[in-house]
Amino acid sequence: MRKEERRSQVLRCARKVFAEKGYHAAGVADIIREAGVARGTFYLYFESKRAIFDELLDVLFQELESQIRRVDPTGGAEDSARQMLDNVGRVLDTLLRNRDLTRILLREAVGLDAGFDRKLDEFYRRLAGLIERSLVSGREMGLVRELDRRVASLMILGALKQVLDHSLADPDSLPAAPELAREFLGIVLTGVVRPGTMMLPGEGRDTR
Amino acid sequence: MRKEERRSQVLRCARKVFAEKGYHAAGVADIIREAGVARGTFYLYFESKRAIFDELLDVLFQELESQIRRVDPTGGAEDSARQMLDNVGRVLDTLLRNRDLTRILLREAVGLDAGFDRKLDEFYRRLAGLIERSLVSGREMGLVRELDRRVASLMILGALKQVLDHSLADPDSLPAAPELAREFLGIVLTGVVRPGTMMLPGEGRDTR
Amino acid sequence: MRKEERRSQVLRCARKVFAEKGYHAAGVADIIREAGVARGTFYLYFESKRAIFDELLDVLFQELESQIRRVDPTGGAEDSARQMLDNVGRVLDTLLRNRDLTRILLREAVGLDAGFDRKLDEFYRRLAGLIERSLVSGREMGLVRELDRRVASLMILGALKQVLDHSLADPDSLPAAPELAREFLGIVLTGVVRPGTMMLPGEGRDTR
Amino acid sequence: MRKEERRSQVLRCARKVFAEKGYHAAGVADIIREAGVARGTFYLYFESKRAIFDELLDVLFQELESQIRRVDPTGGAEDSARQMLDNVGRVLDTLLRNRDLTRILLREAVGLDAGFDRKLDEFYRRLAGLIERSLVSGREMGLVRELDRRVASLMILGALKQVLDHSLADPDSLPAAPELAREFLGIVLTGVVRPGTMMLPGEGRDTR
DNA sequence: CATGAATGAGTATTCATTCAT
DNA sequence: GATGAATGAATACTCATTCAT
Repeated sequence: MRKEERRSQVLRCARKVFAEKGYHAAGVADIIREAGVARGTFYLYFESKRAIFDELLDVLFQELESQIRRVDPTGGAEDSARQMLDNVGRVLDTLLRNRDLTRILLREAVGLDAGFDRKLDEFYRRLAGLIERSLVSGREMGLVRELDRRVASLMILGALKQVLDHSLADPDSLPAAPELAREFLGIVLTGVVRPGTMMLPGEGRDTR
Repeated sequence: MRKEERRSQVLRCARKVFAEKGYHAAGVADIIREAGVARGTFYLYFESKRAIFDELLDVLFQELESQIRRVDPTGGAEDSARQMLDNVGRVLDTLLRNRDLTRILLREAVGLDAGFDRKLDEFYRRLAGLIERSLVSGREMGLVRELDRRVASLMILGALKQVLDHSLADPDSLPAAPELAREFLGIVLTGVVRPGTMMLPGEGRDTR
Repeated sequence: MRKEERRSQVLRCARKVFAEKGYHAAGVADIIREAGVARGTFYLYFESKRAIFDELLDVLFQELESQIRRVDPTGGAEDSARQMLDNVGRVLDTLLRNRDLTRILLREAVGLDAGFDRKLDEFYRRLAGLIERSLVSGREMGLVRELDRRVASLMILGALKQVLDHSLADPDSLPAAPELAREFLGIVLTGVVRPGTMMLPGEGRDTR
Repeated sequence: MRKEERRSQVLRCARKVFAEKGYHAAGVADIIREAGVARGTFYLYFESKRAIFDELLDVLFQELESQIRRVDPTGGAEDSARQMLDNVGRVLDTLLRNRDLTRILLREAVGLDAGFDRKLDEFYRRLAGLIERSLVSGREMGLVRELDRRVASLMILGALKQVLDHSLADPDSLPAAPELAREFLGIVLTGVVRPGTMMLPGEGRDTR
């Protein structure tokens, strides 16, 4: 087996093991058993348990970010909506199909230590940044209303994470990917209230 | 020192330590050093490291849930909005003031093991349930539009969590609690687009 | 409760606890729970866990040795036999009635440490000495044949211990005390073979 | 060093350590110091301190039982006696030469906990069973008189144990192995009294 | 390239004993 | 006399990492 194959095979096995047992509970022993290699071999390819998890995260981040396209708002409202729907759909689809990946991102990589936290923060910051830029574009096109873009983008990101996280414990209580994407985006775009019925106290009717 | 005082003192110190170092990195040694008691004293009050963390979670869950009041929608749209705003405001305020608490809930208690995961899932399920019941009430009052309540409640919960989580790494990039609560609720209620400008592909204009 | 009463009550409880759990598995906590006194009270009456067990052994040794009378062989063969039978019967009876006592002597006090071992050795040495002196008397009366009195007395002692020890695990497989005493003594006195049928190789028929 | 060598080396050292300090007083630290290996190495070969002691007992039981041959009584009285003498001689010789082994069996393995007690009981039950079967054979050949075989076999076993146990504290007070075996067997076979001199009260002269 | 035996720092937990009230 | 909260020394076991073969 060539060097690269062996390497990625071990990485793949580590991904499975980390998803199943979590970073701390998973031992190097679990990974090498799964991969069918000797202990020493593991350290031939990876510096440490920490390092392989780190690399795993990088791969997962790439996989996910590759699913996202910048929204081009110049095609008008309907086209923009379609692009966003495609984005949300692709991301949901990828993650709902890969429970390992979802689990690692949302559960197992959380709160490990300062280093991992920073890495994860960074990743989510990038995602929030993508969302925020879409909001800015939309604002410029007059599609998005006046709001705190930072807060809004975090909210959208968090909403997505929670829906996915829920699917880990109870996947059947949610609609399937395409329908779920529509529902999700609908709520993001227009909120939960019937138009014109509710307003926050002390706020003028604002439709800017 | 009386038994109950000592107990809650140790519990308080454990909270601080767990928030600072995380469950795994924190040792019983850290907790007793912080509390200024001997090793044996710790085990006089708590069965194990796991047990004290478990109890800590229970306390935090209670603290948080005690901040939330059922929304009574019979007072009309404006009053309902104010109640929700109060809820969001109180929760945000509590959590933004107590970074320890926030950190433990959102980071350190995540992905520890099956038992803790179940406990945390349960907690979030309860919160989502509270939100969902508010949506149902609102729907009955004609304030909330037709939508998948399950998905919507998860999204609202997730949005809240993400905003809070962000504040852990970068608290100054967000508005202060009352303003943040307004912004948050505004986006939940009416979404991000200017009314009437955007619609999902293949969807009739729905204002039910 | 008077000092002495309290003391002997705790000692009695310790006896029960040590018999049930063994020296190491039994904790001071078990003893004070059984006795219904506080931790500090225990140390008011006894120096340490070791000390109370030590004292317990002394008491047990006395109890047992008080059951044994020197055999007076001047009354002839039949009377001597009766005296021995009485002795064996009393000892068996006492120990079969007091499983706690038997258990502590034969199991829980064995192999604890050099100090206890010495004490126990000493006790058995005394018992073997009693037996040996009876053999000497019997020899002088012409009742006992030529043999190594040291070896014989150890064997008789060991035989007794094993019968008792067996009764701890499986009391019903042995005859009751008086019958058992007869059987025991019969074998000690005349061995297991039919007279005149068997001889050790290279040994003349010795009826001295 | 090969796996099996290392394993048996550690086992051998453990045997020495347990004999010297007893199960409780001996720490894993003592064993690995004696063996000159690291802590982890110990656990590479044995599950726990308890497990290695357990295995040690099994080995000792086998070693001892391998010294015992079924007595074949068809060769007549003299031959049977010789076989028994060989058995007793071999067992005594093995145990007197291996004080570690004797000490562990008779002292350190006693009263540890229910599990070990059961194991030890089982072993002695097997030994008593062997003796009992010899008595039955002897009875069938007309060599052994009427008696309670259960009691007699326990007595013989116990006599042997006590003689050995005595040798732990005071080895020089007893004859050497071959002479000791003769003496022992002589007393077992024909008891301590001169034939025809003594009888238990209420018992007819029984020479069946 | 690959192996797997060896390492040893790290940690949760127990329990006999003390002493202030 | 009596209490029971507090103590801290002692110890079995884990697991990431190394390195001789």
